[in-house]
Amino acid sequence: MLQIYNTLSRKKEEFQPAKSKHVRMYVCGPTVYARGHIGNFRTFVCLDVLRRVLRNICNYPIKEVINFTDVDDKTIAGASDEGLSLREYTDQHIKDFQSDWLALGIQPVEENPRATDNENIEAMGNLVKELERKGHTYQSEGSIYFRIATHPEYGKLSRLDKKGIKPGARINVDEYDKEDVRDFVLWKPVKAGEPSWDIGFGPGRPGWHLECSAMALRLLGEPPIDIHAGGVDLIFPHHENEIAQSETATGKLFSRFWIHVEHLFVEGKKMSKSTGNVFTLPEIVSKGYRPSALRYLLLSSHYRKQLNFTWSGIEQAEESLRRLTDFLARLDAETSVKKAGQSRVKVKVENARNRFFEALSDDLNTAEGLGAIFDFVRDVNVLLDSGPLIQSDLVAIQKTMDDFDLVLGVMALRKQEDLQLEAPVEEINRLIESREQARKRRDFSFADKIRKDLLSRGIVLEDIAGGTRWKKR
RNA sequence: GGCGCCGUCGCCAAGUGGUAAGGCAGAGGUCUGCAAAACCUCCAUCCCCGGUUCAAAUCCGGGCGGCGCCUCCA
Repeated sequence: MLQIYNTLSRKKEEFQPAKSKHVRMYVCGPTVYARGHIGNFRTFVCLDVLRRVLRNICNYPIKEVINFTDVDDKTIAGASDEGLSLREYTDQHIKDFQSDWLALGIQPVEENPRATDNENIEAMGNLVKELERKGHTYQSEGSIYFRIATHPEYGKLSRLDKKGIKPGARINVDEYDKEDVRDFVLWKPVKAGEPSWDIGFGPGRPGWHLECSAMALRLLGEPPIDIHAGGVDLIFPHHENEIAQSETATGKLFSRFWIHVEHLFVEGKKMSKSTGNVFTLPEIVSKGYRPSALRYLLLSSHYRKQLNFTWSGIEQAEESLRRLTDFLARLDAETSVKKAGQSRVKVKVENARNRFFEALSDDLNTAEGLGAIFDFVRDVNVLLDSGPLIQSDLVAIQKTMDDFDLVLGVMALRKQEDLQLEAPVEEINRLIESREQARKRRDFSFADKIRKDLLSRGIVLEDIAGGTRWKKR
């Protein structure tokens, strides 16, 4: 049974889907105005683990939506700067996001709607009309606002009340005409030269919060949905406002669980362009680190704790992950198995599985889960050192590691990366063979030269009992 | 000013009342042509001060230090 922290109650709660065939989950996706940064990916990797836990540990079918926000000030400005249409401009960035997601082993989800898709714009229009009909809106200077005074529950997620507003807090100049500072715009009037849609209020474009409510309600069906998630920064105002507009429009609870992933910092500081510490995946890769190492790093601490990205940290992640994949390679290479006999791993397998699955089921405790895996790895290495295993034990061990990775998605990712070699396999095997000859005639300097040459091409040779094995560095 | 989080070994990081998981790095050793991998051994009493308790890293109070949200942001 999954226990998960719900921002709404500020407590860990037992999760079960509402009466529905699927877990219905909505994740606030990126605004597509730039290449995604590693902070974005922390959120998406952690929520990918949540998805995998729901599927592979809890065995729930899932319908998950991650949207792309493809219209806002930044995307409009970016498109205009590059002389592209909004669609062309955002297309590029969506493609980049998808490619980074893939590289990080983030599983595709059922729906990736774009705010500006016709059916979504239309759904937004209907939502605004419904809010208007129920008296939750007002117009001012061409914009349609949500009047939070009509929603007494406003603030239940972020727990910010009116008194909490910072004295002297800046109020946007173009929003001075609001009745209450916290009122938010549902629909903005078109500005000259900017893209617009007409959904019955004159040409304009949606406010930021509107799209997510509309898409979630359209794609996931009757509220409440089960889970709504995103980065912590979205709690206020985005999610608070989504709740306000969705719940007043439908008269029903919007989402049962609200799950938020803490921020990633870089070298102790919040990422910001002016500090120059915003990193993208290609930048990480260009420094010689793998996407799998980043994924590992992101999983090595709890999703509700701030995580400080450092180069030493990703180095450590590389090394830790290497230990795991070395172990998998050792299992694959294990040839001296016994046909039958007593199981030597049954208890160890059971203990490791229980500890891992309990950890992940307890609010996604990936760090504890990794601890369970490393203990298991050591135990099995000891057994392997002490003599051959029986076939069924070997299979059980491999199955266990596979099951762990179904949730973490990091070892398979690294194996996949290992397939991209700087030297063809045939050549590696040929060089190993000629090195073997050299070793037999005790020409160790030649043998070492081959190993050194391959190392410079990213291939590590290790001599083991009965031969030589290689791996990618 | 309001709300909230965090402080565990050189680094990363679990543990939230029962006497400190795990990883990286480091030291020594076994194995080995060498190297690597693997294994073994070593490596912390939990920011400080009080309190509660038979028992606290874990609960309470007070400090000190770091951070977040209240404004676009994953």
